[in-house]
Amino acid sequence: MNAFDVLSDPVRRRTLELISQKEHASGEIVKVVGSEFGISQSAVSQHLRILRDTGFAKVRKDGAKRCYEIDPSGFDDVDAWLDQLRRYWASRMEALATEIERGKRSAKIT
Amino acid sequence: MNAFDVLSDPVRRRTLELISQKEHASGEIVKVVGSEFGISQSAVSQHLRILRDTGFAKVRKDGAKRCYEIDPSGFDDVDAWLDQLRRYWASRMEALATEIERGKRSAKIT
DNA sequence: CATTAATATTAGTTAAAACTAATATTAATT
DNA sequence: AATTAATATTAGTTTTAACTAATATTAATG
Repeated sequence: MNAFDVLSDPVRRRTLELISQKEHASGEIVKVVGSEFGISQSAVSQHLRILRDTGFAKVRKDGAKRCYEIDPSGFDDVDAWLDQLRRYWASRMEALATEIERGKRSAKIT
Repeated sequence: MNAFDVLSDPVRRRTLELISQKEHASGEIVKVVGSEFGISQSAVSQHLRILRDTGFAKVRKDGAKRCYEIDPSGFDDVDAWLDQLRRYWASRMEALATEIERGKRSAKIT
């Protein structure tokens, strides 16, 4: 599953919000997110797996508990794609500005 | 449809890449993206509608042609969410740095 | 004004992802 | 060692989004 697919799910986004603030055990995430969205422990656990597998979350064992915290590396692809796109349209904006500038000059001449 | 759902589709991402570089008529997008992904004119057109409806693309009529260009406003929600998340974990990083710093000092004292 | 060109829309089908229910695993506790 | 607690996994079902085929709309052209 690709990074954008990961972020397209509201349960996963909410989970990322939680674990970006501080580490949370799986059970805590199930309580908060599970009740907010009305979904089962199994469902939340499956989302956690996806977050792990795609580099959005790191896990630490604490006895039987699994503590999740955010892993910024998952966002790399998203950031790169967004930046690339912005470079494209930024250069178009510049080209447009140049064009307008040229227009102004020839207007003055005429 | 929310902004993340919009970006989760590869056809729409490719389309955004195209129209971020320069304006493209619907037919051009159908040719390029349609053939790259092996999908019909209808399919591409449906994606274009989504990009319009969600503020990712602006349209200009040129006779029977419809010229699409990127609309940066669609990205606002995505940017805001990503920034918020980064603020969260950045402040955690700072807290951690402070903690480490304190550790260093008390180590020196002891 | 009939025809062609360019694009959009609609209805129905297919495919993919999310969910539940049940079960398995892993670690702590008695 | 058996039991309980915490979490993960699997199989099967439901839901949602993407697609095709067909048709409608809009504008240009002979």
